[in-house]
Amino acid sequence: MKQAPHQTDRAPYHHGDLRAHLIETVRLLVEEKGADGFSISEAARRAGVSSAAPYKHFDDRNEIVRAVALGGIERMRQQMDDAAQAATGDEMAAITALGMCYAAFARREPGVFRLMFGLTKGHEEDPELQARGDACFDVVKREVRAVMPPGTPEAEIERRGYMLHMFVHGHAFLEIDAKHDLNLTTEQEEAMMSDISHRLMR
Amino acid sequence: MKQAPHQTDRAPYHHGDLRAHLIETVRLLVEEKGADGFSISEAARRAGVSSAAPYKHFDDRNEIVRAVALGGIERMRQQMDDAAQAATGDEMAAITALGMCYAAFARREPGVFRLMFGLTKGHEEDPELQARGDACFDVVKREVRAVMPPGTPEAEIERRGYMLHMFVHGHAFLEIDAKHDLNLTTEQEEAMMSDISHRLMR
DNA sequence: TGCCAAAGTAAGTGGTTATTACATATCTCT
DNA sequence: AGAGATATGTAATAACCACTTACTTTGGCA
Repeated sequence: MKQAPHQTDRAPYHHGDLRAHLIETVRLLVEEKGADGFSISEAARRAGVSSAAPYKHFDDRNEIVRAVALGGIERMRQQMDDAAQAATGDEMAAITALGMCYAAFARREPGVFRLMFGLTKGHEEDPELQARGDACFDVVKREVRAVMPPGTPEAEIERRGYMLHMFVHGHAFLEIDAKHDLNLTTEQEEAMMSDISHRLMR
Repeated sequence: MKQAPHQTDRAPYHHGDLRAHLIETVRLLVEEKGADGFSISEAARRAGVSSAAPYKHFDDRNEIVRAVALGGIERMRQQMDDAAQAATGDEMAAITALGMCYAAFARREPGVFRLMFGLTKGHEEDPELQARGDACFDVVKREVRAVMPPGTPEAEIERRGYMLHMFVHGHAFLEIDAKHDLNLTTEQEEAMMSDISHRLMR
């Protein structure tokens, strides 16, 4: 039974963009079951393709996971950049916004967030992961620089940026791992971020 | 007396304390391969027993992993308690010592440290894990209380304790995940901990 | 139009796993 | 020395997986 040339009720043999679709599928699986809790077969099943299909687009399992992590990092960097640009208020507003953005990302995508930082299985020193992570931190440094006195040495910028990263990173993890049950409202969280930012940048 | 009379070169049929030995074996495996990277069979193999033996001591895989996590939490609590007691110096010394202790534990046992916090697979709301974690935080609160003005409300103690936890937790994770390459000496790290503690408790 | 490389499939290969039922070895106590 | 009790082993079940091989379909391009 033949149908119209390019539109049928059957799934087309060629997917169109299986690579991207697989990454998205795996992203969802990572959220559902964690980075070690799913299989490539499962992802293929869910994407509606054969279990061999993924191997036409990725060398092995690690490469798919890596792509998901890279996607997460890039998404986060974009959001941080946007948040910093859009911030208005006192001079520390951009820094507070970065913190909120970071925490919000962790809440929204805890699985990917864990993956982005916990990737340790065959990715030990992936230079691209490192580089994209550094790009995120560049956004932080940019905003720290804007707040510190002109002429502050780079090492000091770095140090202050790290202080900010420490606390916001800890906050994000403690929250997604539910280690404290202080249920902060967004306003309370923002107040805390602002408070701490001031304490650390002073 | 653990040795059977007429067994010479063969391992004794009864292990003595297989349960404890398995927990230790799994702890090492967790350090080597991560909490999801090993199998019970492997642990049994390494402990020199059959793959069924573990099930005589644990209901299932989760229960072993859980035991390892609990052991880690308890070890850390003990070390924190000791460190706080032993601290001498300015009034913030105990708090700084707690931070150093926390970071040192993470460096010494990164696998278990990750496990302690990342346990999310069938342990979602394990009350014992939660309780033992809270016991750690009690140590922190005790030292915060000692530093804050008398009569400080409990909620404020909690808030300050959380601030400390945030930043030290973030530091620990960023370090074991190698997200920054500022190679701090112990002295520098201690200075930073002290600095930040002062900023946060002020 | 016809051909080819890309992208898909089906059917393996060679593992590994958690868990169980049942058998057996050893210890302790009398 | 014999009887439980306890601790372990054997062997099997029933999956599931990563990845490969060899074949098929398809769309785009010469």
